[in-house]
Amino acid sequence: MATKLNLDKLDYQIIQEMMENAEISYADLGKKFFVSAGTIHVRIKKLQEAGVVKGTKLNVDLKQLGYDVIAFIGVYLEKSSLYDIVAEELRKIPQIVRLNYTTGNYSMFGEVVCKDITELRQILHDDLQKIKGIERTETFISLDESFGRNVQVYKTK
Amino acid sequence: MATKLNLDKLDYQIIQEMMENAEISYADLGKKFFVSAGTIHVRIKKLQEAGVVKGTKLNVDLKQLGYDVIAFIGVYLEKSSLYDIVAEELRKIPQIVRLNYTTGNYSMFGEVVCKDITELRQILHDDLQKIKGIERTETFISLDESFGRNVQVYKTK
DNA sequence: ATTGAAAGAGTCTCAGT
DNA sequence: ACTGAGACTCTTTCAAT
Repeated sequence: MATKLNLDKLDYQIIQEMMENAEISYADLGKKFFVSAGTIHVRIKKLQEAGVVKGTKLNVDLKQLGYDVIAFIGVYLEKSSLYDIVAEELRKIPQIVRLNYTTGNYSMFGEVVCKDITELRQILHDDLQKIKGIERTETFISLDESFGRNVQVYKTK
Repeated sequence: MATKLNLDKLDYQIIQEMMENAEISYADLGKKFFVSAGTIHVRIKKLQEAGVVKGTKLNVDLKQLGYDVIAFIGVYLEKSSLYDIVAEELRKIPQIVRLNYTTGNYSMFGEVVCKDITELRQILHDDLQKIKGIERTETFISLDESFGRNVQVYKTK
């Protein structure tokens, strides 16, 4: 953990804006928030050094790239102490893009992105069955994403 | 849907690289893949026009911004025809950052990002209880994220 | 801390291949 | 389609406030 954070309104405004659109220029950000491009630069540098801003990611259309199936998988473990071992095995399956250790029904909860249902079935039947320590899994296939958005760190209105 | 896609190795390489790090310069991308910066520029422009590349997003450290609690919520609906109405109500809760319509146990599946457990409890007890059409919900609090990564559109090795 | 201006680096265009 | 060079824009630094 870096030095203590002390973010002001402008910092939050910059983060909020760039979470949606990281390509915006410092000049345009400055115009929007009534400061100079130099000030924006200093703020972003500060946020990067503090580790609040970790980088930028490309936002791609998975459907157009041929990834038609998104599913969530709830995993029941035989013993919760097996978490780390099973997590390492699940990491080897590249279609699993996210894995969380959770409270509640499931010991762990994953998200899978696949080309098609055939690929999903292969993961569920072939790959997951081979992993020792998994008692069973439950799968929820996403039929539609209602919305996906960012956290609100600054309220616009 | 735009005109038919015909992506080659270079396109996939660029996407793979920029999904992790969208800040990399065209010159550096060119060096990495043995083409000129101009070629990279043309490819990225093509990908943007096709809609495959939708933009770039800031990657932030939610913990450092004070968002300590991530949870997943499975929603049981009284009738699945209520999906759209309930989705609109859930959209009004800004801490719900994602909502999917799913097969399986739950009708819909959401992800919540909160400052703390108190805020999560308010959402579960106050906000969700008010929404008509929700039979009940199940919550899975993330104790730890094992990994989070991008889809593999191009295999490096 | 913020600014404005200058230097440096990156993007974008285009003629040539 | 790719390249290299020039024009243009954006980032980065810095002296002044």
